[in-house]
Amino acid sequence: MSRKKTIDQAMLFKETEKLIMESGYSGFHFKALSARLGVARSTIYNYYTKKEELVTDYMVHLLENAVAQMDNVDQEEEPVKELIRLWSKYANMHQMLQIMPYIDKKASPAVEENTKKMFGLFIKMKAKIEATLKAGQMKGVVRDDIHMKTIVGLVMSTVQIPVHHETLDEWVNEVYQLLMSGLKK
Amino acid sequence: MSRKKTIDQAMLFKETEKLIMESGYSGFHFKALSARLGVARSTIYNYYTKKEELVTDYMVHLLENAVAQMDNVDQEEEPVKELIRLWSKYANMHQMLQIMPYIDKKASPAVEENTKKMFGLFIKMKAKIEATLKAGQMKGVVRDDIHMKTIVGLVMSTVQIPVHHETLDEWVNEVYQLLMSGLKK
Amino acid sequence: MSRKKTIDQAMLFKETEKLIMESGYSGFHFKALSARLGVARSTIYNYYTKKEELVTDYMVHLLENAVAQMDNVDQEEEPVKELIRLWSKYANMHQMLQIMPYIDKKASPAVEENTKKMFGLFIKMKAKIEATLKAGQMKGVVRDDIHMKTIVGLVMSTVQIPVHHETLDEWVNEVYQLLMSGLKK
Amino acid sequence: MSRKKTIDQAMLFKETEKLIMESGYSGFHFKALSARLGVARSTIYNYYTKKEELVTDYMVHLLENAVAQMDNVDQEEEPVKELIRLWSKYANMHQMLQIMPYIDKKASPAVEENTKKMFGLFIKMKAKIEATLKAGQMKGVVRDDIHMKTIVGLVMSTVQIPVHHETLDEWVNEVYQLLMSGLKK
DNA sequence: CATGAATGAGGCTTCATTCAT
DNA sequence: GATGAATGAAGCCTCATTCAT
Repeated sequence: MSRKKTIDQAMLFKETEKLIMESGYSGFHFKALSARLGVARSTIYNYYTKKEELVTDYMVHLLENAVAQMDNVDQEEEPVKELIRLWSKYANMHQMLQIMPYIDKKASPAVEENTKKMFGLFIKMKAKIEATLKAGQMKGVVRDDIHMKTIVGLVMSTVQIPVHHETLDEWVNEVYQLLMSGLKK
Repeated sequence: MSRKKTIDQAMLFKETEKLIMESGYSGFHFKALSARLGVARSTIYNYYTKKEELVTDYMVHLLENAVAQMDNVDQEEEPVKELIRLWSKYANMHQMLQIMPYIDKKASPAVEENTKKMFGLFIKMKAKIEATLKAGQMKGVVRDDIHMKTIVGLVMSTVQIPVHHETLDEWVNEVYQLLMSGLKK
Repeated sequence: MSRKKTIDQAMLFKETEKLIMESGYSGFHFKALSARLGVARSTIYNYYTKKEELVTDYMVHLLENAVAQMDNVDQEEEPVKELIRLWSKYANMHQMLQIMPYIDKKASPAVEENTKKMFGLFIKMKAKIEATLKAGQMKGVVRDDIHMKTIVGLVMSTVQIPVHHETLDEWVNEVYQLLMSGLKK
Repeated sequence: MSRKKTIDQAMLFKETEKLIMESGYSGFHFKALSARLGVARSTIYNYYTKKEELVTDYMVHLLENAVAQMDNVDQEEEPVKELIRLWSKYANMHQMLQIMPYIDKKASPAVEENTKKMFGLFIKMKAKIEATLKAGQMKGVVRDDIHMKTIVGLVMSTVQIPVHHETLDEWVNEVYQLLMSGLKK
């Protein structure tokens, strides 16, 4: 009744994420990954023949989820707040995106395609954020005297704010307030 | 006496920064570095025997400069704005700091010491930012109903906002306004 | 399942010994070793990740065998003679021990442990020789007017005497006689 | 009145010997040597353009001295004892000779010549020892029922016996006695 | 499919040696 | 002569990847 020495994509993705989060892209090897999965290194090659493929596949998957969720933001009462909440939930995604520049996009056609997909998804995501903010401007809730790109930039950068709060909701509330009314007293 | 030097520390630092900015820490090798400097790989070893030493030396240098400049922030009329300006100027520093986790701190005693120094400088820097914001609270210009850490976090995260402006000053102005009065109309 | 092994530890040990005997420790590289084994250099790293580990592993193995054999010396009629025979059989071991000072003991924990083991085995071996000689003294066959350490030293140094004899037995006989009754006519 | 940053051959030889004794041949570098001499590494190249030349020059020098001293052994009352004493005095020489196999004899013509010289001197030395022992046989003091080579071998191997004695003379006496009358009671 | 075995490519470092001043 | 600077050769090691079973 030996434990199945087999792996599925869910596990692959989970461990990929964990490994990259902990060790960065340079610390992400099939060696380390296989160790965590408890399989032989070569086994992973039955699923992915390029480590870039695995990574980019995972990232596409991540982005797709995020974009899907953002589609529902506008149904909420305070869309911007909801955006912040969602965004923070995908803090790992943000980190993952930072490793993009170091991935060899030419590694394989699949990687190239994934890269394009990601680029598209990222654009979509930004557009979504922008749309939400624009809607805010229409309703007169968001200022329009500042370049939209700057506003989007600030909103997106909030993901970096460390969480020293009891709950994520608390963090969201504080950041939202700060973001909306500014530092000024 | 001896032959003329073809490289010096200033060049080393400059190319180190450029290389890391372009290729990240995993793309930072003495091989690549020497190619850019137009010297043999082993030549660099006459200056630094560990790549970690070069990198951390550079980072210490960077942080020291930044901290030194921050000391003058309070003499300005709008210290927070000045902070933003300064902070943005050191956007590269911010990126450099992100590679810290991937540096082998035990590589050599010199590296260990540099790491400690950097940690100290970073603390100092955060303290400086906090002090500036606290002074703002005293003067009644900065709100005090939000955790200081969150405020500091937001200020520090602005470094990530991309610059799509004509001049840096424009960027600073926009970000400053946005930061101070918030998104709300 | 997997490919057939082309090398095993026995081969590794054999070639390690030969290489060190012929080229000394400074001539012992995985490069040279792999050439002799007819495999790629990196292949050896699948067995030993540090050359020090391979060498010390081999030396421990050698010493263990030698010590084990010495345990039976006393059952022989002329234990001292048997000692000489055995000792000479391990002439390579003697040479191997001479490289000890040049091995980086801190190369890895495994190396450190091996070093300790070897030290212990060496002590044991010396003690064994001493015990055999002491037994000789008890039986009145070995003189006791000279420091034991000097006697042990002389016995151990015989390993250096070159063999210009037809057979090893001849060598053993001559050396034994010489050792026992001295140069004097 | 700055200290002359100059070196002479005596210093070169002295430090060469010390360095090899402490670190073996693999630990003998011009880098380490120059550090000990307090000069630049390249300075040594004004004296010796090949490290093998320096080492073999030193060894020739050492052997020449030893051989010269052995020439006087026969004038002593107990020539064999004198031989032991002398031999022990040149324990370092013995160690130096052991590194011979690892020296690249083809490094330069000078090295090749030195190697030949050393070989000749070594032969001479062995012959000297043999002659002394033969003279002993003539006088009926040294046995002649054992191959001369074995006897010479034993005498030469005594250099390995560690010195745990108060004085060198004590060591010489013990070893001499042991050597002459053997282990037997 | 899973795997152990083998390997090449690439990065790290040290050191002997040469060169220009 | 003495020296600092530059360099190539050589050794160390890790990891992605391929292959045979």
